[in-house]
Formats: sequence, C-alpha cells, structure tokens
Amino acid sequence: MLTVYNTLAREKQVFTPIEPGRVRMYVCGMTVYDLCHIGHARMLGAFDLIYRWLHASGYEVNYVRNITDIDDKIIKRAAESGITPEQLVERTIADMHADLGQLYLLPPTHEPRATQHVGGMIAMIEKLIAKGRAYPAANGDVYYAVREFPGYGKLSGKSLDDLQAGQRVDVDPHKKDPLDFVLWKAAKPGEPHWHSPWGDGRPGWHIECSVMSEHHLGSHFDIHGGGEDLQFPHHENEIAQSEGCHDHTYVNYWMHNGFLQFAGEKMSKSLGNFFAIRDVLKHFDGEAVRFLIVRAHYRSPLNYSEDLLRDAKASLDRLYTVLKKTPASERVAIDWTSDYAKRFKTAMDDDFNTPDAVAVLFEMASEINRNGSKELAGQFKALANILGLLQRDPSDYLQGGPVAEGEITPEQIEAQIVARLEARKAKNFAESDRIRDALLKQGVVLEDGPQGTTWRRQ
RNA sequence: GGCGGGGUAGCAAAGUGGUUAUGCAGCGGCCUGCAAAGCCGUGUACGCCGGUUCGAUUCCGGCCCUCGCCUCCA
Repeated sequence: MLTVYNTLAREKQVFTPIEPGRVRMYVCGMTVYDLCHIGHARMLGAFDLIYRWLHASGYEVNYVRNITDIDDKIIKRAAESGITPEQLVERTIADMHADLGQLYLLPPTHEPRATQHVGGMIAMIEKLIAKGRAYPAANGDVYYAVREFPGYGKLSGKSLDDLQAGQRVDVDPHKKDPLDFVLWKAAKPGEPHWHSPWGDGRPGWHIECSVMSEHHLGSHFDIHGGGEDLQFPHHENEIAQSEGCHDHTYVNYWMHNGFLQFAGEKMSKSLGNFFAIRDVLKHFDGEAVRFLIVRAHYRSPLNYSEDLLRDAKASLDRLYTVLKKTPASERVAIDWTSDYAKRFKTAMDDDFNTPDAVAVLFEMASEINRNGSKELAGQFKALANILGLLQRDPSDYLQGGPVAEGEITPEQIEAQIVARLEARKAKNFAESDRIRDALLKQGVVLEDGPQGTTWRRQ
C-alpha cells in the first residue's frame, strides 16, 4: 500500500488514484533560458524516481512536465546573446534533454510548452473575469483578485493578513490588493506577444500550469509536484486559478522535493552558486550524480560537494563490482514474494523511501558476493532498474567515466597489463609493482583475479 | 516578524518507545608474491534542558542552531 506525503494535508496519506490503475501527474519543469544545474537535477530526479515507482507498482502514469518558453528572463537573455527568443529556447531545450539523458531520467509522457497553450490561457482568464475573480487593469495587465478566492493560502499555510505583514516589495498601483498576481501581461514594444481581449501581451507564469495541466490531465488530477520553493506563490496561485475557475478540487496530492544545497545555501541561479549539470559531468559519471540523488530521501535537504560526489561514486562502484564478479541472469522478472523485494517495496511504498531501498540493494550485494548467485544478481539488477541504476555493462561503467585530456587509453592500459604479466611470470615483482603503481598514479586500479588481471578507473 | 522543514556515529543517510539500518572512510583478520577487489570481525550515534515511562534518539514541553518560503526561483 503506497503512502505519499501530501503537502496540502501535511501528512502521509494512502495513495488512491482518481481512476483505478491510472495516475495523472504534473510537475513544474524548467524555464528554458539557461542550462539546467545540479539543483534542477535533484528536483527532476526526485520526480523521475516517483514516476518510476508508480510505474513499477503497475500504474499507467500520464506524466506531464511543462516547459516555460516565454518569460522576462528568456527575452532578456536572448537579447544579450544576440539571438531570437525562439533560438534560445530551442537550444536550451536540446541541452536540457541531453543533460537529463546523461542522468538516466526518463522522458515524461508529455512535455507541453507554454507558447502552445496561449489560447487556452486567454480562455481561462476570461472565465475568471466572468466569475469576478480576475480584473483587467488600466495598464493592460489582468490580475487575479486573491480576496475573491476563499481558500487562498491553504497550501502554503499562509493567511492573507500574514502575507501582507511580510510584504517586502513595492506594490503595483494597478493592483486592488497587493497580493493580486498577474495573469496577463501587456507587451512592451518589441517583445513577443499574442492578441487578447485586453490588448497585445503574454501570459503570466502561474496561469500556464493551470492550463497545460488541464489540457493533458483534466481539471482534477492526482499528483502535482515541484520544488518546495514553488509552494508559494506558484502552486498557491495555481489552486486559486483552477479551483477559482472550476469550483472543485484541483489536485489530490501535492508533492514537494527538498532543496539541493551548496555550502549551506540553496543552489539557485539568482544566488549564482550553481553548477551546470554538463560541467559536473566533465568530471563525474552521470550515474554517480544520479546515485547521489537516489540515496537521499526526496523531501530531505541534500548537500552537494565534490567530496559527496566522490563518496557516491565509491558506493556505486561497489554495486557495479558485484555485477562484474557475478553477472546477472538476463531479463528476470522480479519475484515480489522474496524477502529482499518485499523490503524494497515496503521502503518505496513508504513515501518513496529510496535510501532504505538502496540499503536493501547493498544487503543483496553482500549476499551475491558471498554465494555468487546469478539469479540473485538478476533480482538485484532488476530492482536497481526501478531506481534507474546499474543497467550498464559493469566493465563499461568501471572503466569508463569522463576521459580527461591526456588520460591514458584502454589500449595503453592493456599493453601495460601484458608487460606486467611478463614481469610476474619472471617473478620480477619489483617491475610488476612499478607498473601497477605507475597506473595507479594515472587513476587506474589493477585487480588480479582467478580469470586474470582486470582494471578500473578510480 | 509570520509560516514550514532540518539537527543521528569521521563523512553521508534511513529508521525505531526496549532487538544489527545501510554505504564510504578507519582498525583487526582471511585471501593475495605484495596489493586491489571480496569475505569475516570491529563503532555503547541520535543538538541542549526538563517531563511522561520499568525504559526515549524515538512521545510531550521549552531552548539553541540551521535551511527554505513570505519577490523571480526547482
């Protein structure tokens, strides 16, 4: 029985989908003005794991993850780079897909873009105006009237009065209430824009998700996810829009992942303390990065540093070493009646407790190393597959990784191994050890076994 | 100031009212020409102070520290 922590209820709840056997899930994706950083990887990785477990649990999952392809930052960045917003968007999306693939993230079922849904956004805004929950202002903007939506603040646990007391930005004089947020923005000269009943302009950020989720999942769906910083105001505003428009529940389970921190602070573009995924991948294997994410619970804060990444890689090395020693039998179905699989399932069913599931994997690893069971290795690999881990050829993983400039090639390593074998045959251990130490200095570890000498990169 | 998370052994990270989490690192042993890998063994950790209890890291209260949100943000 799957339980999930629902931010709205502030407790774990038994998961019951609206439609038996099917899950409709929406996750706020990227605004594509720059490369994804490792903090984004944490968020996207968290929901990838959730998606995978729902799927493994037998649900047919409609997983929608949007792309915001029109906003101030995109316009600004494109202008700075001397390209059109469209060019910037296309390039950034291609980069994002490439980077996420390196982390073994599954593509979502649908990846709608905001600019494909402007018509729907205009229609929803018109409906909100008709219901008295939104109003056009003299400057061409349209605002949502938060005081007209009784449930405002229920997700973030904030009251309008508390929010007002905490105000720390200048209030737009066109707003009736300082907390009213923009649904439609009047275009400035030269900006991309669409025609609307309120003049040329473009949609606000919050309305995008209400419209795109409804388009693919309907006005009432199961799971809505995103980073915890989106809880307020973004998700609060989505609720106001969608429930304000349809007068029924928008989402059953709100899920938010904890933040990736660097040096004790949230990693974000605005703080400037971020590492782009592709820069990290120059020095670390993508699966090691993924493992760093998998071995922490999705709601916990997660620290990022090179030391932690090295630690994650060392742990992952152990798991792959198991499969190198004991190759998994091919294409096995998971035996869910086995003790290990049951414990794995119990962990994952408990609000996607991946650290506990990983612990089960390590216990299986020890047993496989003890008994050399290919069948158990098959179960092990199949369970790891649910977490998006351990599916590569073990030697490829252990010998691969990013090859730096001037790094020793596999051919050169093999030649050294042959030379060392000659020395060992001649009982010239000084020479044999010299070769091994020389390789170790280049990050190559030799291991002598019954089947001969193998190597891996540190 | 308001609201919401965290503080677990050297590091990372789950979890539990009393029984081994797990991984990395370390230490001892086995194996090995020596190593590495692997195996066996090895750590009286739960922010502080009270309370409840036969017994609390786990429940309750207070305090301290820390992160996030209250502005765009994953």
